[in-house]
Order: sequence, then C-alpha cells, then structure tokens
Amino acid sequence: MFARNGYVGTRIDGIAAAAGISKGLIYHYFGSKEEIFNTLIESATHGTIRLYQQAFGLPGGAAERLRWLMEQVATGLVEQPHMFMVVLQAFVSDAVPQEARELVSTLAAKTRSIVAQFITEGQQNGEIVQGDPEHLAFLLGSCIQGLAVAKAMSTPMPSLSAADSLIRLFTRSTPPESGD
Amino acid sequence: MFARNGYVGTRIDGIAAAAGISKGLIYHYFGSKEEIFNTLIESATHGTIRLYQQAFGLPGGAAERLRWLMEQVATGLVEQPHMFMVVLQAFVSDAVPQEARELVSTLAAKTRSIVAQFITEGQQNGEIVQGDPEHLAFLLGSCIQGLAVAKAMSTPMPSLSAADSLIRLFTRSTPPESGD
DNA sequence: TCTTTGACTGAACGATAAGTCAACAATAGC
DNA sequence: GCTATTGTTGACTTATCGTTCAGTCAAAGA
Repeated sequence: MFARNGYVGTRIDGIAAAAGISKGLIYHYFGSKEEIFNTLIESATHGTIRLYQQAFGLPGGAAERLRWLMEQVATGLVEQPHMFMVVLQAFVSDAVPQEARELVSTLAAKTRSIVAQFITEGQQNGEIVQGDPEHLAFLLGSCIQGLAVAKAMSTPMPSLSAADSLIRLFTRSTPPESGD
Repeated sequence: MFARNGYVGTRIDGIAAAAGISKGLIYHYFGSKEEIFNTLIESATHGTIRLYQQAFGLPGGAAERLRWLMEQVATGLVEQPHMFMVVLQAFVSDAVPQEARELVSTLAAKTRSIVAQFITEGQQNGEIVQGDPEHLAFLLGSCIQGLAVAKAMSTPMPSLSAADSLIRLFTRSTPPESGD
C-alpha cells in the first residue's frame, strides 16, 4: 500500500480494507498514520542493517562475503519488493514523517560504510577493482538501488542475474566468463 | 514541488503560493491537477527521448557516443535534479495520473532500446564488455537511475564522477587508469 | 466612450480522509 | 451467572483540498 501509493496517497480506510479489519481497530493498535509508517520503516531498516552486519562478521574473503551479501539483498528484493519500495518512498519524498526519513538516512550511511570496508579489504588482495572505496561503495549502492526499483516495478527483465552481472563488473579475479 | 512531495502530496495552494499567483489563475491555465502533472511529465520525457535520439545520430564509435550520452544525462541531472525526481515519482507510484505513467513507461522502453543498440555496436569492435545487450542496457539504465536518485537527494558524494566510473566499468579499451 | 476580451482573485462548495468515540461482542476470572 | 477486560465496529466530527464561480481590473478595438 505505502509502497505503491506513497505515504500521503495511502488511506487508512484502504489499509483497513486490505487487512480485513475496521479503521477503529487500526487506531487501537497504532496511535496515528505516522506511527504505522514509522513502524514499517523501522522494521525494514532494522532487518537490512542486521543483514549487512551479519555479512561483515562472516569468514572468507572480502569479495566472497560481498557477493554473498549482494545475493542476500537480491533475494530479499525478489521476495519482498514492496518492502524496498516503502523505504525508497521514505528516502526520496518530503511528504513522510521525519522520523522515517532519519531512519532511512542512517540506514544508507551504515550500509555504505560496511560495503566500503569490504571494498577496501578486497582491493588489498586484488579481488576488487581500484578506486576510492567510499566512492565505489556509493556507486555500488546506487546501482543496487536502481536495480531494485526496476525489479520492484516488475519490468520484464530479471534483475537477479543483473545484480550478479553488476558484482562481476566490480570484481577482478573471477574467471573471464562474462556472458550468460 | 511534485518532485519532493509526490503527486498526492503536492497541493494546488502550494503551487500557487510558490508561483506567486492565485489558485484561480492556475485553473485558468490548466484544467486540473492531473493536467499540470501530465504536462510536466510530457515535457521531461520528450526532452530526454530527444537527447537519446540525438546521441544515436551522432558520428563516432559506439562507446564514444555512449559516453557522450551519459555525460549529457549526468549534466542534465545535475542541473535539474527535480525533473528526474518527478519522472521517478511517476514511474514508481500508482497514485499518479495514468497518462503520466504511460509516458514514463514508453520513455524507459525507448531509452533502453537505444542503449542496447549502442552496446551491440560497441561489442562488435570490442569497446564494450560482453553480455546480452538488452541485459546490459537494462543494467546500465538501472545504475544510472540509482545514481540519479542519490544525486537528486544531494548525498555528500558527487555522482558526476560516479557516472564516469560506471561507464568505465562497462567499457574495455580505455587505458588502465581506474583510480580517481 | 462603450464594449469586449482575457488575466486574475478569493470566497464558497463538495468531497474525502484522519482521527474520535460510544456502543457492542467476546473472553476470562470469580 | 456476573463483572471486568479486551477486541472490534462504524457512524460522527473536523479539517483539508480540489474545483468552481461570480466578479474585479486593465488593456485593446470600435
């Protein structure tokens, strides 16, 4: 609902109808529309941050862990595309509760920082292409985000394999099989 | 206005106040809120499509023309970030006039098709990495879109050079200067 | 000067949506 | 069975926003 219609475009009546309950019951559980949205955003960002931290604590090479992380992210996007879209709404729109925007901002900062550390590590053993790690992390994050949008909009193209192609562009030591 | 607040989140009163005119005058020029939005989207998509077609008619190698196009796109994004955001709103949200959504859909299809032709051409003379052209065009387009979002949200990172790094990942014959 | 045309305004209207509340049902404890 | 607590409803209130419209003002033409 919030994913496709945005915060302002989503009606409490609509949520109630979709959930099969009455509007009054919604206000029994949540204090306001803002609170519903914030709860949603908090849940989404919390899960994502935990995933990134989990990848960070994993054994193995940087490129390998980064690839695992991207696979996890891609899987999540395929399974729950609307979750990402809600976060995107909170990221790009001014017409959302401030708390939600702040949550998403810190999410973006944290994930970028973690990816940058992966890249720094991967560059030292030549697994990942050269360049400023922060810069590359920003680039990779943006690309993933773009792919996620495309995927969520159910464009005819599968973005799972696209994510795979993307990570391949960033890594070096992979065998020269670029087709598929 | 539409760029940051979305279609539903933007108020006619707000537009009128920002333009320094009365609400009535807006309805003197436009028939409805939908019409305002559609006009905006049409203007944005028309300009973008023309740019892509222009790049297609240019002389020179495929990679060179593709790089020129990306530079133009990046410049446009820097100069008018909100223009892109409005189009993004129309692309990801259901809460916008149908006509606007259709305009953006055809925009996405056309640009991807043109980029795919560039890639096909560039692959034949080894300028561009291997892989399914449609697939790569989709990937490149998504990444550009992601970078555009990051840029429009004025994240501390400059996405102009990021776009440059991105196109460098896609091309092959460039000298091995990957840093900076 | 009189009329016409078009830019322009702001009050008013109708619709819609967030939030409230009094009442009702169900369940549990006694 | 009775009472207290919790879950649940939908009509009501209140405010906002898109849209309309009656009317003002100024310039142009006759």
